[in-house]
Amino acid sequence: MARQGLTRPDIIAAAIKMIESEGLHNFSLRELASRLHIKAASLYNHIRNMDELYTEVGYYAISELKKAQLGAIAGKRRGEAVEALADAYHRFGKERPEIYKVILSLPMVKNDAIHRAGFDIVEPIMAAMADYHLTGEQMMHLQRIFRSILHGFISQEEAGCFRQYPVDVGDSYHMAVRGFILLLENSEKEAEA
Amino acid sequence: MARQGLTRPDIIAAAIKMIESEGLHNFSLRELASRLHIKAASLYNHIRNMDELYTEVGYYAISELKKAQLGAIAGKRRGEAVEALADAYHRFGKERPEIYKVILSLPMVKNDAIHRAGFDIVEPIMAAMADYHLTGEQMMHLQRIFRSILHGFISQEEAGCFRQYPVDVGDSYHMAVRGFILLLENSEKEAEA
DNA sequence: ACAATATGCTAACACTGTTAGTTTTTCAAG
DNA sequence: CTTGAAAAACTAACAGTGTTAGCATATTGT
Repeated sequence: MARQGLTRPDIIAAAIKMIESEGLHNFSLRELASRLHIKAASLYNHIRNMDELYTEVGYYAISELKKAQLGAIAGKRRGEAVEALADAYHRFGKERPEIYKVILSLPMVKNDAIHRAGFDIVEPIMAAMADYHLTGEQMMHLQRIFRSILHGFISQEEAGCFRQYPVDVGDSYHMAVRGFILLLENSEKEAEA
Repeated sequence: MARQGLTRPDIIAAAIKMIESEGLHNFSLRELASRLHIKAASLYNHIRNMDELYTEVGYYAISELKKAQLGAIAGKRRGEAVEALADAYHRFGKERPEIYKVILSLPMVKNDAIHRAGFDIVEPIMAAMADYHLTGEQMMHLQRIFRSILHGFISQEEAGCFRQYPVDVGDSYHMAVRGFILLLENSEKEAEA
């Protein structure tokens, strides 16, 4: 068969495309190979296994999310920056739900590189909080809390857990973010006291 | 083969046991059948398919979680009740992580009964907030926010996302809960104004 | 006692990820 | 140029998955 010279990045790009269009649930190596006009076994010339491929897709997803967040907070400070970051995060989760899910399934595989990638998630959050006068310890806690709110909200919204009541989901989200800003201001006072 | 007269509840109970001991990831119908001294195909005399079995396990998990939460807030009021509920939720997620995961994967399957079960999750939260003077609309928003914090925190902790910094994860959790209580008190003031 | 129902079986299908071993193409070095 | 190594693809197979169809047998109700 006339070979087409596929490379590792080609496979990763195709995997991303397939996951986004067909859903993470319907992803399979055989179908991916078929789309590349290749047999499934041939994929193993470029990737070690499926987990590694997922991990690679996850790196892409994290970098995309980071880019969106940093772009959103550019030139903004304090509450404005925090709200912009939250909005960007929310938009990413809603517009690219399948890719977002890959990030979540990522840390299952214990890996050093993933640990490093974790900082790419934290970095924009730290940047958004930078203009608050907080201790290092406070920032570590608050960063976890903010991530919990963002991720918890989006994953439950995505799963359809918020359809029970007739109040707007976007309003709930903004109320949550404003609540976090309240906590930021409160922590600031505690730090100064 | 001498039949043993298995019933649907038997299968569900065995599935719960297997998921808790072997992990949701390692669950399979063939292994489940083997533990019941039965062939996999025979399971289909009692359940329609695997999704239905997961759903049934999910109902059990939700009722267990609800029981733990209601027990925790019994006789407590306001902030004390909210903290007790959060602790119970956290304990459930840490002590029974596999069963907890089933709850999360539940709403993927669109189903009326699941929609009803959703209220079993909301009920204890509403009860814990009952002594705050809030409008109905506020409670709907705040219940979503509280669930986001609880779920977001536990799922990220479970996934190992909180190992990046040397501050105690339990401290972060309590800070998050106290932050939510702050938002509750703030909302109360807004409602009275 | 007989019919109906419930419980179980075997065999098979269509998938999945993955490995081993083999062929073919490409490309670089002598 | 040719030769040899590396890269990219193949076929065939294995062990596993959920699921269905069709058949056998045991229990239960009439």
